[in-house]
Amino acid sequence: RLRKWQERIRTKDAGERNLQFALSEIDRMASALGVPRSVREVASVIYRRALKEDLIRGRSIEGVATSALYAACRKEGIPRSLEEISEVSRVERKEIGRTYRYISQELGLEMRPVDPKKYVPRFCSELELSEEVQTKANEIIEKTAEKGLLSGKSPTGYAAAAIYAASLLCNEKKTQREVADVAQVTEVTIRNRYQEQIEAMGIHG
Amino acid sequence: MTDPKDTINIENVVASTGIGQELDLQSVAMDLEGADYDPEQFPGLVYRTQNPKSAALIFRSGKIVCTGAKSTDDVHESLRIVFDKLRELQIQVNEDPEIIVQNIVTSADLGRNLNLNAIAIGLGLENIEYEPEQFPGLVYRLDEPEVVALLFGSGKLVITGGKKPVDAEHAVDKIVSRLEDLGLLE
DNA sequence: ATCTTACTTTAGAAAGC
DNA sequence: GCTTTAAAAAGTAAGAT
Repeated sequence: RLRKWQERIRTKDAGERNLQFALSEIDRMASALGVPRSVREVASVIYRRALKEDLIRGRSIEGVATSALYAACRKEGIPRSLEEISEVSRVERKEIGRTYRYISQELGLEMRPVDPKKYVPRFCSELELSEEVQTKANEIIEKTAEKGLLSGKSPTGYAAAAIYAASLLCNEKKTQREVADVAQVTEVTIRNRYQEQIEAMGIHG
Repeated sequence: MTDPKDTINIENVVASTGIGQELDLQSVAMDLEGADYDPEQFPGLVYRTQNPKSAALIFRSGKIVCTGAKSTDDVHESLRIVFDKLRELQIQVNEDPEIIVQNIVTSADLGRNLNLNAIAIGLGLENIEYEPEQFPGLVYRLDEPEVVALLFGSGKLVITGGKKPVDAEHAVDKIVSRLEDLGLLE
């Protein structure tokens, strides 16, 4: 009886230690990504819910913590791509994506697809592009997405192409390589999306 | 307009069966030309047929999985070939082993581009999975028939998980009517 | 810059780790 | 959970030319 009691405490302590580890990891990754405190709070709420619903069984604590942070960034409207998230996590991109889809489904997060426009401010500031370019890029995304061009395309590649196009139209040209680097997509992807967007906008460069 | 049902094409059929006899895969691998067997990597021996094209996974228990066939008839034809090959090796094979179709993969075309963002919200975010950063298709699980459909921006789709060819037809009908009700198929 | 190859997702069975 | 098989959809990526 006394032994059972000790076991319970031991289990409770272990669980508590795991939770603390997960939360400190979320904090560490959030700091590395430079996201606001609100995102860390949303991420820890998601993690605790996943823990309560027993979704961690068969998965790594680190994987669930990373996925919770990825989901939190999106929920808060300041998405980080899986590529960016995986750079501050020790879990590989593919696993983060899988775990995210799992907890998202199980917790009924009902996440909306990422809006490419959400990447525009951050990517543009990293490229030191003006407000005018941002506005133009948003306009391109808005109009071409309305025409159905966005279906199935990656939000980062889509945003990158619009930014590249906008930089040309506003005479603040950035090379495809420069934009590709901040968005972490290939030049080929920018080229392909750019071509479609320009066509749909009826523009010629 | 062409009925999307008429664009349905079976791309792959997975079936299981058994010869009712245990096998020594090591010797089968030696005698059967073209057989791939690496027990360290996978417990089944892989044997490919050319006409019709398919791959058979043969296990020590005598159970066999056939995949890659384009129709249920092709599954039977492929397995007939596999059974005969085994008989040539002096292995006893039951007369007419029961062949169970486990999964049918189908492709189809709705003939119209799809706005996957609108469909995701229209069908209900809780019922679908759409993560274009990870995969370009929208994943839609149906209850009746119990299949999974992958919808693409081009209007093409893949239906998998069905056990009968008609499952795909019913699935396409339901998807079309649901999208029409939502006004997303115009 | 374009081509080729390859990987992402879905389902299902098999035997074993 | 993973391993292996095959096949489609379309996007993305990497390496070669």
